[in-house]
Amino acid sequence: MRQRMPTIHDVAREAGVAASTVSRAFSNPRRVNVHTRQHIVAVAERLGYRPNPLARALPSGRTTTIGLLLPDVTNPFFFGIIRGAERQANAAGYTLILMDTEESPEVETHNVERLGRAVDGFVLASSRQSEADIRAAAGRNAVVLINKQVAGVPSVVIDNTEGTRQVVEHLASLGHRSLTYLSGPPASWSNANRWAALRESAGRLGMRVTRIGPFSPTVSGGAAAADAAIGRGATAVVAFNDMLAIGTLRRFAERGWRVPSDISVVGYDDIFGADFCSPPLTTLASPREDCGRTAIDLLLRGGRGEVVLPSHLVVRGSTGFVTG
Amino acid sequence: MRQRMPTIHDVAREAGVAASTVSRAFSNPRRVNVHTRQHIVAVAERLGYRPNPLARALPSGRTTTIGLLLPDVTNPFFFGIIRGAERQANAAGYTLILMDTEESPEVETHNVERLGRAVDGFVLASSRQSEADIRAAAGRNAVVLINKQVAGVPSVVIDNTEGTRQVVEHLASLGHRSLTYLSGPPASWSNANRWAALRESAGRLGMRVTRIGPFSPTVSGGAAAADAAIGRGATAVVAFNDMLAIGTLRRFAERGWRVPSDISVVGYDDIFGADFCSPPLTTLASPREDCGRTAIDLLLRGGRGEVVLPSHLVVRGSTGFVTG
DNA sequence: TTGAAAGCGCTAACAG
DNA sequence: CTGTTAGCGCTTTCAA
Repeated sequence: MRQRMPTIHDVAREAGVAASTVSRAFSNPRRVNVHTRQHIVAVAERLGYRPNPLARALPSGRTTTIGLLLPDVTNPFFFGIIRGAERQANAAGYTLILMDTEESPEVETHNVERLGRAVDGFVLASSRQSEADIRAAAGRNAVVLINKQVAGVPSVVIDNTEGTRQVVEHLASLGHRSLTYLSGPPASWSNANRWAALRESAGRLGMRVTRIGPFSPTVSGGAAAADAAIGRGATAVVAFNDMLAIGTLRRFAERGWRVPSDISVVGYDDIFGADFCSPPLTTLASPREDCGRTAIDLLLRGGRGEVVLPSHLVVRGSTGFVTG
Repeated sequence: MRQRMPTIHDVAREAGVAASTVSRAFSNPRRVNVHTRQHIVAVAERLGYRPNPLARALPSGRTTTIGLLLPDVTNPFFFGIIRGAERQANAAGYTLILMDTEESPEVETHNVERLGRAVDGFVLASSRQSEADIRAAAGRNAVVLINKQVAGVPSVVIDNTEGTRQVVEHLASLGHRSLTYLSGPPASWSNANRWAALRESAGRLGMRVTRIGPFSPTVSGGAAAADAAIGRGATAVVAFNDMLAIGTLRRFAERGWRVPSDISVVGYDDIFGADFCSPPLTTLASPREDCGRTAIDLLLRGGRGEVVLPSHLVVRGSTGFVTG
């Protein structure tokens, strides 16, 4: 029942001009006489003409579309990134295609290959692909990485080094002498990065650090992590991210451990929920909307650098003085 | 520096066949001799050929792409819907374009018009458009609505009527005789629907109901709602959604009101966080992943009905007996 | 400033 | 089963 959509040719005929002129009137208005243009626009409006984005992209090669790939759309961590990217893309007249790779490197690689010609570029957030695959993708398309660095590929990451130092000093100032890191996905660049930063900062302050895991970076993963942490003797745990940290909070409560009097808990990211869980979570907050915005910006400007965005510690109720 | 991508013509020449045969080998493999096909595929592989989705869509009119529009990507309510839609779309070989309309009817209408030819159909979740605009969109594209009903347009909604009855009966069984509804966005179909269901159920049980608001359906909106609710005399509040409910929880605590002994709080949706806020929230849980899945399914099958998905009450710590 | 014409990469009849 | 031939709707030289 759907009627055929009018094309530039319909508009051209009706307006008494050539199709190419109609084309110009929309894609390059300044190369058309003001009056002709107004006339064309009026006719187009009357006919209900809408440019076909696909037909427009085919000869020009410009799709005005950007692909944003991430490992898990339901992870609150990515909300800010999505929103920042969305806003920046829209502001520049681009459409954002969002794709959930469900933590699978294969799915990610496959989609990057499949969509390569359908987008002007990709933003890969927390990419699970190998460096080789990322380089290959960057050879075919414009690519910007978020929270991962690969030599030669532009990226924007959230600072872990300095932020983690703040975390460790905060714990030290509360009297903690040892801490346990609850690690996240092995393929995660942030996970490796945070652990390295933790070792270094703790080492410098003479604190003992151990690592357990990996755990699924989810609330339910936190239960396993808490169980594993109990009996490790540490007075503080630093979780790979807030999801994991919130999960440990619940499990500690279930098992009768008091946070922070029995054990302190720190997370990363300051996601939705970190401020209203019980107790509210001490965490390293990251400027995620900025992150998404900057990535799109870099992509559209053809930037080449490695941007590092600062994070900052938010102290809430889950950390406290060592007692006993 | 980016090299020209090989096309079917390159593959055809290299394989010694016609371009149309290469085309068939990929889009309609069974209409090509097995050996020719294998040969073509091998050559294509060697050349690194990838079909161009745009070029493919132009003559056929099929884009294998679906647009999912929603008012706020950062609202946890939509996570499940996104994931369900994503999965179902991918399973059917479709790409999902996700678009955040930021609560603006204009942005929504504009994007529907702009992307009309670039997708095979739209899923409009919690659409903020007028019925007229939705009908217009449905005249041009395949459209499925989520959480909104418009005569003649297929939709999938989450049941409020029966679910709300459960909420009211739960409160009644705890001794509550009056409740206050904290309303959400005026343009929201669910908001109207929930309020209507609440009045009816409460009326039947002889409970007093009042409505205040509208409030922004966010955690910060909950603070305003809590302040407004205090002094209303109701022993229970039912919030438009969990975000709002969680916000009231915090505000009540700040003002020294105990939940549930001073006041009971109920939300809608059972979003991420509803189980670990303090106290954990009693809420009407909705099958959101199902919802997203069903909507895509309906769209792809060209279904015409109005699907209603059941919700169910989850009782947690935020509701209790009336005291005093 | 405008028109004519040649594609963009692919699909889809229509022959053979 | 395969090749030939038209386009899909638009952009983009190249002339006029």
